[in-house]
Amino acid sequence: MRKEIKKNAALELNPNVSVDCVIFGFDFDKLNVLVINRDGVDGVQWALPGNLIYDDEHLDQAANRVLAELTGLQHIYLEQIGAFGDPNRISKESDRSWLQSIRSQPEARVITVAYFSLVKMEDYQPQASSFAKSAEWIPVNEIRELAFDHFDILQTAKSRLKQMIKIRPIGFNLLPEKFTLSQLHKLYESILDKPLDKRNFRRKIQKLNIVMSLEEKQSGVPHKPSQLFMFDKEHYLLLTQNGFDNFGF
Amino acid sequence: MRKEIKKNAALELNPNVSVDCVIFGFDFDKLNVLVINRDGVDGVQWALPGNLIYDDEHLDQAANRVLAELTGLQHIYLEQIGAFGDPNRISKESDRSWLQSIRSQPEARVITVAYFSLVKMEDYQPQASSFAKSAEWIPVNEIRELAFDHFDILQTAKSRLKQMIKIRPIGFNLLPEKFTLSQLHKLYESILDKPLDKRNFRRKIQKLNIVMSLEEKQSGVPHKPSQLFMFDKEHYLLLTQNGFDNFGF
DNA sequence: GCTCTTTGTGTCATTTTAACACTTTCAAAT
DNA sequence: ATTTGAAAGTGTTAAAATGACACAAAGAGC
Repeated sequence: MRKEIKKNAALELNPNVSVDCVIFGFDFDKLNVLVINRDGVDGVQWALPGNLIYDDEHLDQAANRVLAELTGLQHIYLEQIGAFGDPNRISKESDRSWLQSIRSQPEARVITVAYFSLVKMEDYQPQASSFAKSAEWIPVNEIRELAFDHFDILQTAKSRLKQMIKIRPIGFNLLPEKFTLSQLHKLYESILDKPLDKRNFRRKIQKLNIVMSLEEKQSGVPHKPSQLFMFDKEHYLLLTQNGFDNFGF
Repeated sequence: MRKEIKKNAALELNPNVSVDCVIFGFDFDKLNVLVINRDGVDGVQWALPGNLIYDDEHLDQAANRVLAELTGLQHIYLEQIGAFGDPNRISKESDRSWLQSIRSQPEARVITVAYFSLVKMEDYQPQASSFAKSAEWIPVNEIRELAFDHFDILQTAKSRLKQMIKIRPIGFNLLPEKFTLSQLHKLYESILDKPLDKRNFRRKIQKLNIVMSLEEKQSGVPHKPSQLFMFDKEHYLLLTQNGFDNFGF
């Protein structure tokens, strides 16, 4: 009998463990996060894309699968934030009734493992499917409430992001291949949530040797066109291998 | 029937989720980690203290409970490292046979949530109980192998510790109330795993206003006795509230 | 050609860093 | 009593990093 359980494991959802994804995007003005609206829930209540894992599935894979199933986003490097395990994390009434409709064991205790990622919004057009009625980018600062404990998870992701950007130049994942220093500047300000001196910022970035200026310039803008840059992956790899402490602002 | 499951939840272990604890201690010379030797496993194979959670228990509480049950250590602030979810993480032969002996569903998929903490070794004398045959401090650098994926977890904990000590002065948790700057110095060297210039280190620490020199001096040592210091909690709190970037070495 | 908007640039005073060596103090041994 | 060994404690300097600060240049639209 134990064998049988084992045999079917590949097909079975594990009722106790889920994954949730916090996907950040940058629209050149502010940070956004990808949320879904659940089918069958009245009114608008956003949730992070997330669902139960399969019993034989690696957590990281589960996160990628679930994200793809709900929003269509694929091939994204997801980094773990941590586990969220309040036994009452799914006990809001609206959440419970929704779970009744989609889960075979809606009352089961669920701990969730949260992941986050930074993507170029232009590269990923979210397309809702499965139990997601819609999937949209919403400005992080406008979010007041989310399903389950997803608001907590989002806060944790935000602060993790703040820390991380001081240690690794991950911000580049949020920008298109060619970008201007002003865009990068704005991005850092959005993440750190404070103004940064323009000249000092540029100096610091340039010294890292992590951006290469292109010949190309911006065009069609009603002001002085800006130099375009791209990210220098080699230097970046060198830096991350040697580790660097000094990317702070 | 679902009601029944619910009712007994308080008494039931959740077969799919465990917690593991990485407890660091400092013996004034090197970093140590608290490990247990499992009853019924031949030879010496160390494991991190860990076990399944109860179904109605918060993850953080579970970590504290399990740690106390296996090693006697109580009232310790445990910080989460993250979840480890390789579906094969418990598939080493020696681990499986041991699980057969203690778990009601030894084949179940288990993800584990790892925690870590820093304690004063003198304050906590580990005392094995439950399925721990023994509980001991082992120098971190001497550990080559652990049960399950615990070696991975330990590596992650170590690197998390390295990061963290640059952002928060957590090292103080590892030292007794009164300590010398040389001890603190050695501690930082042990964690960062590299030598630090004595004078520069002292200058940097002093500037933080986080240690207060006591009147007292060391005594009975066969060399110049050192000034004793204690940790200034108020300044520490101020610093952590305002956040500080600059505790790096 | 005027206006609007954003880009892009340099200096200076202050602070922080890294590198570096010798004297002091005590206990233990002689 | 003197010597020895072992760790504590202390300051300077040159180089680098930081933070504060203001104005000219370039293009689009009118």
